[in-house]
Amino acid sequence: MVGTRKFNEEEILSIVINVFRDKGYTATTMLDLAKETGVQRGSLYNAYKNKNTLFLKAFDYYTQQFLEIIEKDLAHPDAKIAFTQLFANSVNRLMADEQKRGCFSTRTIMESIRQCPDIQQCLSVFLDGLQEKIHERLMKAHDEGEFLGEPLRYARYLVALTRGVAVIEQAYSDKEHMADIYNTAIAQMPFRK
Amino acid sequence: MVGTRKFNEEEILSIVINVFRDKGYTATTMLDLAKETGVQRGSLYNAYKNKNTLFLKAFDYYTQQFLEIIEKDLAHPDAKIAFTQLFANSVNRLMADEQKRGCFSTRTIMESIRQCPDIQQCLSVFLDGLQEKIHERLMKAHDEGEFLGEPLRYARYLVALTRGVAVIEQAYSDKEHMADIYNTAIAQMPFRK
DNA sequence: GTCAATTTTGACATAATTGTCAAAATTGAA
DNA sequence: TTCAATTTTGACAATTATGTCAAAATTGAC
Repeated sequence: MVGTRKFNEEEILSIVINVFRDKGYTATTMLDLAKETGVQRGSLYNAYKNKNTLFLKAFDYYTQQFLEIIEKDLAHPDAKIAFTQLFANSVNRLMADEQKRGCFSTRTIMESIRQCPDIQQCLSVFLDGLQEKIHERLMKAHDEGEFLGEPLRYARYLVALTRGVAVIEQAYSDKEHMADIYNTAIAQMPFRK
Repeated sequence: MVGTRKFNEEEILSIVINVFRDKGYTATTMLDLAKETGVQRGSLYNAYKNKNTLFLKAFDYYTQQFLEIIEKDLAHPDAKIAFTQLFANSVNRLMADEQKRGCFSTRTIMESIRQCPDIQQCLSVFLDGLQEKIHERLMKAHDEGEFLGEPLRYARYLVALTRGVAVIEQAYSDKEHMADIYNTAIAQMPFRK
């Protein structure tokens, strides 16, 4: 390959994700992305065609990383501990961002650009992926007799709850408040006593 | 008063709310608002100073109407039925909008413009108001022995859950999916058997 | 070292949004 | 009916964003 790209793609995508998380899809301009990444606007257009395509690439990258993390969080052999861990880590990740940019997927879903089927598509991949990871873990627990509820219904319910906590984070950014919500939820769930 | 306003304020605010719900705060332009309301752009600037002030006025109006509705939904004397009703109505209201504009407050929270303390402020009023209505109903139920959980913790939890369902609605716009989440939640709650 | 493919760069025209302002129109009150 | 306060209207300048393009720079392969 001659005329090779100067920038490192993964590095750029990580920065791009944070800019979109910060300002939202619509409010983010190619100029913002150029400034933050250090890649000139023209180069971004050349490499990614336009904002929409760049966003899709960045979001796919985000989904992939996110699902890997979820899987690790849920890996604990004790189901109740696995979910407790997932939620605690989830809260910690949200709080770790000093700029309080919030949950990228939830932000994008709510901004949701109904005119963009390709964005809807990548959001579905994200949510279905999350639900599937949770569903798998609940089925395993169910098979082992550790969990007594219906795995699919609870997977849906928990996906919704995590989205709700992401909303609460943006409104209050209060760690205890979020932890309290998850504790209330966990305490109710039909784990084997 | 001489030189009286031609337009009806409540009518305009209702339309304004729907435009903001549709496009989000940032993406909505004064031109959009002028087109939809039929009030000229210059008149809107004259009457409301700018987009921010107009938004705040519209959101306050929305909050007021919303809280009145919640109170009615929760009025049923049987607590479990009251909440079942609240959730069912909540789903129906979201689905009633053929344009799928989504939950106005949740959309605004996630767009959340951290640079705008006045918008954060009106969002707090909204969420605190919602939590308080739920809290009051749960305390009543608790006092009557119908509800065995801690009212405040459950109020927080339910506010989060409703926000989560609002996110799910934008992603899937599937009535059964939403109903299923609420049913799973209700079934777990510590109402008296 | 040369070449050719590719990326980078800066400039450009187009389009959209903002906030302001002065002139015109409206209307309640005297 | 007149008047003065207020709103409405359309136009304006300033700012910002978009997408495109041609020239310059870069670099892997030969």
